[in-house]
This record gives sequence, C-alpha cells and structure tokens, in this order.
Amino acid sequence: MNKLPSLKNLSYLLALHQHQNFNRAAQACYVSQSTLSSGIQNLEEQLGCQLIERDHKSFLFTSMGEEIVDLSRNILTQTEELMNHAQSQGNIMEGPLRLGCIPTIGPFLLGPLSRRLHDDFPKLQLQIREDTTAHLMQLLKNGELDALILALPIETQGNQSWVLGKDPFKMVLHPDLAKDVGEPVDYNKLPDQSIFLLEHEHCMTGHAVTACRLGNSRKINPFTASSLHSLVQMAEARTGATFVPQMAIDQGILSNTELVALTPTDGEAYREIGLLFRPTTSRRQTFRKIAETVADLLPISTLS
Amino acid sequence: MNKLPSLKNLSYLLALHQHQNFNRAAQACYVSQSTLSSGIQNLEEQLGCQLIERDHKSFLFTSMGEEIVDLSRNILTQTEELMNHAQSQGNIMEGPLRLGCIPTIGPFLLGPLSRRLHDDFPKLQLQIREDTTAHLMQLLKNGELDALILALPIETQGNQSWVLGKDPFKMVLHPDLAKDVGEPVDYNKLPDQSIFLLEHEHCMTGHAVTACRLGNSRKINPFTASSLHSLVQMAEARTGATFVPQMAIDQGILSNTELVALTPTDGEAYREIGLLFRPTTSRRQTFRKIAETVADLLPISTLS
DNA sequence: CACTTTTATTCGTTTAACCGATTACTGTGA
DNA sequence: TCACAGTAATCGGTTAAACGAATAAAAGTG
Repeated sequence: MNKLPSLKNLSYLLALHQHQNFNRAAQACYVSQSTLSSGIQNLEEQLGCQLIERDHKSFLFTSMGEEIVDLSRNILTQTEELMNHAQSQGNIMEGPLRLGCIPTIGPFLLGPLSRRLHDDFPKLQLQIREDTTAHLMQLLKNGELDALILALPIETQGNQSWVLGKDPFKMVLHPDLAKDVGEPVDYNKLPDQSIFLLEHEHCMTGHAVTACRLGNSRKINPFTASSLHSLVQMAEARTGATFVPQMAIDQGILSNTELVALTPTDGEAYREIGLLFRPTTSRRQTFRKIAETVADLLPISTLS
Repeated sequence: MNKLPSLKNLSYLLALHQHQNFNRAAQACYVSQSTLSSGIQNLEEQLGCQLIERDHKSFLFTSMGEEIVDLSRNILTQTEELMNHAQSQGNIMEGPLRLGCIPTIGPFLLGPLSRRLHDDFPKLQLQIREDTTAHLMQLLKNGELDALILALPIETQGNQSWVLGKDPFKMVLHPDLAKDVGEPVDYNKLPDQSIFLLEHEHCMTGHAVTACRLGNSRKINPFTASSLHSLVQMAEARTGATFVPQMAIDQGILSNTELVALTPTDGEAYREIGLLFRPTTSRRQTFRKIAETVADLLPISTLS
C-alpha cells in the first residue's frame, strides 16, 4: 500500500497555485514560508513527479501540477463538506451555506428568501455573493461557493442543476409609448432605438432577446444600463421601453414611476430560474430544501 | 481555519467499518491496534462528534459515523486516483484499471478486448472481475472497481453511464423445432415449456423477455441455467429453444452443436451494452478510450 | 554595488505518531 | 465458579516528522 499524501500539503499546493508566490501562500495558510516550501517538495517526492518547475527567482506549475491542483481542489472541497457535516451534527439545515446569485435576481429574491430561511432554519448561516454568471461559476468550481441561483439556460460545465420555476418577462414602457403598441406588444409600432437593454455581461439581455424573439432589431438602443434599476430609469427619462422580469415588478421596481408593464409577445416570454451545484457535493438534501423555498417564492414554480 | 483531518485516520475509519473489529482493521492497515484506536479517537475529537458508540466489549457505528464513512470513501477513492494519475505521469492509458463485467458479456468480450487493449496501450494493467450487476455496483461504489461493462437499461444509482452499442438477441433452437416456427420466430408454434432461460440473478433474462415481448408465457420452462454455455447445452439436450446474444454466437458458442439461430421477432430485439463509472471519477478520458475500443468490438456500435 | 524580493536550506525545538505492554472488561467453557 | 480467550482503551518511551527562525543563494532594481 502506497503512502497517502497529506491534505495539508495538498492545501499548500492549492494556496501556492492561487497566490503564485510562496510567501503569500504561506501567510494564507498561517505557516512559515519554509514549511510550505518543504511541504510542496514533500508532496512531489510522495507523488513521484514534478509539480512545479523552479527557477531561482520564480516558478511555474507543470501541466501535471495543474492537473493535480484540479484533483486536489475536489478532494479538499469534499473534505470541508465532511467537516461541516460533522460539525453541524448531521442537521442538514445548519452551519454556513455560501450562495451565489446574479444581479438580475438577487435584489428581488434574496430579501424574502433570507427572511424565510431564517424563520424556517434559524441555524442556517446564509452567505450571499452577487456576481455575474461566469464569475460565480468560477467560484463554484473553486469551492468558494456551495450553490448558485441563476437564470437558465446556461452551459452548466459539468455542474448539476435543478429548474426551480419560471419568471415571465414584461415589457415596460413609458406611458407615451404604451398607448400605441397594443398587448401583446407589437414591436413594429415602437420608434427606432427606443428599447433599452442591460450590458452584455448580464445574461438577462440574451435571455430576454431570445424569449421575446427580438433578434438584432433596429428598435434596440445602443446605450446599455448596468442594473435593472438604472434600466427602468432610462426607460422613464428617455421615453423608452425595456424588459423587466416579473419578480422585479412584484418587488416594486416600478413604484414611483409612471411606466406601464405589458405582455411582450403572444408566446411564452420567460426565463427559467435554476439552482446549480457541484455534482460531487454531499449536500443535495440541503439544496433540495433551499430549492423548495426558492421555488415557492417565484412567480411560477415548476420544481417537481 | 479549521484543522483538516488526516486521510490516514479516515482510512482507519473505513477499515474499521469494513472489518467491524479493531484488531483486524489494524492489521489490514499495517498498524498496531493502539494506533488505530487512537487514530479514530483523534478523528472524533477533530470532527467534534461521536462516530462510534463504544461498549466495553464491542462497538457500533453511529448514524453520523456511517455518513462520515460514506463521505470518506469518496475522498479516499479520489485521492487514490490522484496518486495513480501522478504515478502514471499523466499518461491516461497507463497503470491499473479495474474493470467489472457481467457473465453474459465477459466470456465473449473480454478476450478480444484485453488483446486489443494490450496491443494499443501496453502499459495499461487491466484487471477483470466477473460478477452480477448488483454485486459489481457495490464494488464500484466502494472504490474497489473503476468501471463496469453492463447490459442496459439498469438503475444507475447515481453513476454515470455511456451507451456503447447494441447486441441483438437471437433465438437458438433445436433443429427439430426450427423447421416449424418460421423467421421471425412465431412463439405460438413452439411446444409449451420449450424455452429455457437463465437464472433470475442474470439481468439478461429480464432483458431478453422484455425485448422479445415474451411476458409470462407458458412456453417458458421453469428450469433455469446458470450460464449461457449450460443454457445452450440444455436447449440441445432437451429439444428446446433459448435466447443467446449475438456476441456469444460470434464467439462460437454454437460451434459443435446442431442448434439453429433465428431472428426472434420482427421488431428490434436487442440489449444495449454500456460503460458505467462514478460521476466523481477523474479518469473520464481513460474510460472514453476504453469505451471506443469496446464499442468497436460490439455487433452494432452506437457510441457517439 | 547596495538593496529588495524571491525560493531553498539548515538546524534546533516541539509536536504527534507509533508500538509494545498493560489494563479493564466481557463472554465462554471446563 | 474460575480460568481463559478476545475485545478495546490506556500508558510510557522511542522515533519520526512538522515547524519556525535564521540564513543562503540567486536575480532584478535603482
């Protein structure tokens, strides 16, 4: 039987990969630089292969080193889940839960969600991170987040996902425009460049354009907004139109405005809301409870 | 930051779970009983929860202990994969590969397969285990096997599977029966109790009955065979009929018999052959190569 | 050429891993 | 009832490993 590498050394390797510097990595691990250095050498010896190419001034991870980092990340993430599981005494709704959410969902869901979770599971320590889909996926992979609430469809990159429900898109218009377009809205009756959208970083732009079959319409204004709130303000200030998800309207994003919300097409114009997590997770039961709670807060729940 | 448990202690816990006895577990780990005992205590202290209930004479795993065992098994399996990966220097077709296979596939596939694998990947050390589907699944879960070659469809129990190809069922008859039944075979023209099948442990029985729409026919003889070879002998000795997969016929199971192979129904009568592995594996690329090699040896390959 | 920044190495100390022996307890069979 | 085998926990001493402080070695910087 071969000797097992120590998790400590694997975590040293991970820290080194993250910081690309022995000193900073050692600090992050609360050990001395010499400890980390020898830990890595130790690991290389145990595994019988070179993980980093050393230069007296600097170093570089070998391709094998990168692969070992990826494998180690999984192992350490699962070990942390094991420790959390043990420390919460098997109560699945206890301890920290690090949840990621995109900015076109977060402000309209997380308030009610955290209230409900706090009522139902008071020992659950919810930690929220709001960021773009791409960045959240990275954090999920690195084990810095446990699960994500996203708008689907997206490329899941090997993660597992549950569809929680539907969130219809509404077309929100300045009252001067609303009287001409009918319902469902006939886009042709809108002036050119009157539709405002979010920046491309937000996946909602793509979802809305697809769901409402808008294509590369000349109706779209080249200026983009960086949040739903500013999007609404642009539509009001510049006599324009835009798409806003139902959940944002339900949370009062249109109060104190004169904007009108109409159905955009006669078809099904909506985005799906899903929960995403690593397939290796040991917390499926916890996520199931979260999924049920979220689905219950959505305009249309489709969780089976 | 919390202190990480040592993999060694986790493996002690696993050994104890397997042997249900401190002495034998310690022997299996090549350490003394006191070492294993204190290792487990150490682990309990680190995790902050009781894993086994001790009685002066014996002990029992707590439910938390069982859960930790399951999580640890995953972690250790992945660590072993990491070590193997490192030791084979990143060459994915190198080192040991422990493959499980059911008895209605193994004798007709593994010969050509191991020959091909040995030619194409001489450093791959193929280890074969032949057993029932249920038992193989258990070994896969425990990390004692890396992948399984099975007949589908089955309940994958959280494992990932690839469909490799189709293996048609042929009806094999004694020549005295063959002249009356036509082709595709009309089962009604067979005498009662003239069809022999395998024992129920073999999933092929169910697959054949389903694929050939045989139901609970009176044509089926209540005696069962324990292997395809004895099944063929029964059909010949007792003037009967049975189902044999194409791959077995291709490998000459009917040579030295007078039996006749006919098409059983006008529909599609076949079983699918699939490769099954843990979703947490790090050896997908290796399995892909194996899958391609196996698919190439099947009567009909459907691997995409 | 001094000075900073970087990783590797050395060395003495502390920690913990480990084994063998022993203890404490239980059930069994004479 | 008592000796005995079998079990897990505990104790003491030895050995190995982990660790940090200090230093070395190399290289870029001003």
